[in-house]
Amino acid sequence: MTNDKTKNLDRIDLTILDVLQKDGRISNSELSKRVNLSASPCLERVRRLEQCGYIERYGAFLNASKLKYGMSAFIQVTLDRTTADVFNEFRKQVITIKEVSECHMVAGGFDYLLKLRFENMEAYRVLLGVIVELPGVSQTHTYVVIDHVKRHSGIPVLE
Amino acid sequence: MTNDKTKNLDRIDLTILDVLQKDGRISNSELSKRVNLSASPCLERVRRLEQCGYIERYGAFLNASKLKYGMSAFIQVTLDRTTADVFNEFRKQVITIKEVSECHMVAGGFDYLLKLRFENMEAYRVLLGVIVELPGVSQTHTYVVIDHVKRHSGIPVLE
DNA sequence: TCTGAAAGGGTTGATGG
DNA sequence: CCATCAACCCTTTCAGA
Repeated sequence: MTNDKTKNLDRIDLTILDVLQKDGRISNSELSKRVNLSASPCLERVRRLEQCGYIERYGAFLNASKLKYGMSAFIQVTLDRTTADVFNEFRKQVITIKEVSECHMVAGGFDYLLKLRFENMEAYRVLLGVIVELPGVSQTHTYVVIDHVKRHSGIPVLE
Repeated sequence: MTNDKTKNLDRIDLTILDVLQKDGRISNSELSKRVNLSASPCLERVRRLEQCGYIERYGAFLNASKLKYGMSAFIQVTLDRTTADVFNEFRKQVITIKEVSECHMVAGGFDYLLKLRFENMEAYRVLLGVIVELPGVSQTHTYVVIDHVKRHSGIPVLE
């Protein structure tokens, strides 16, 4: 898996990636029309893009507000000792928290930046209590998201 | 569109959302087997979930590294005057920058948190130059992502 | 709301340009 | 690498329960 025909993407491949990124459930026959190909070679290209790892997976984007996760916040987390043990234990536990949708290790002032999703401030308060108790955590600072100006924009494959 | 049968999600609906979130390209017949339904009512439920807005869209997740967007960073942005004009002009322009994958307005110390994606530090340098010149920007602080501990986790629909 | 059946259309692989 | 074609499977709709 994840073969490396890395440098062989032509304009048609890039268009396929662009279309699938924006409409992951389009039928192969419709996709083939959009890229001016017949169905067979189009499907072959999609399979190749999947197997070479350009397409990691497909997914539905759900409406967070309607599913009780309408609020979000970023939390900066600093650990108290920067040893491998502390980092590993923190990571192992933080990824199991379902409200943590992202966890990035960053350079430039603190150690981790988490993105949280939750229903309301009451849920946030409980959640913050959980995070503060994670192994190694010494400081946190929360930035509640007031407005989503731009969200899950895809990767710009066609310029 | 976006009807409100909001409170009528049963266990089967939630399972459908969970499955589609993790595999957006599953066939309806396979999905119907996973939720112990025949194909017809399963398709009906999916259509209803789409029309009521629980499912916003479908998409392919692409491999950023293979497509020249392997690095990412968060940038805190502070605007110099917090008037509506400045905010609106900043927002209008920032969303047009293709390397800006997310832009969140936040409370708690600065005004906006951007997520950027780019190929290398040279590309970052150019990009930062663009952002600093956006209308109203007075301060920025960058946190380069060193490691993705957890990424695009879905919404927890089944506990 | 579900099941089941049936028509139409999509998927997929073999074949040949 | 492409189009065509044929067999098969899936999608989608419509009775009937």
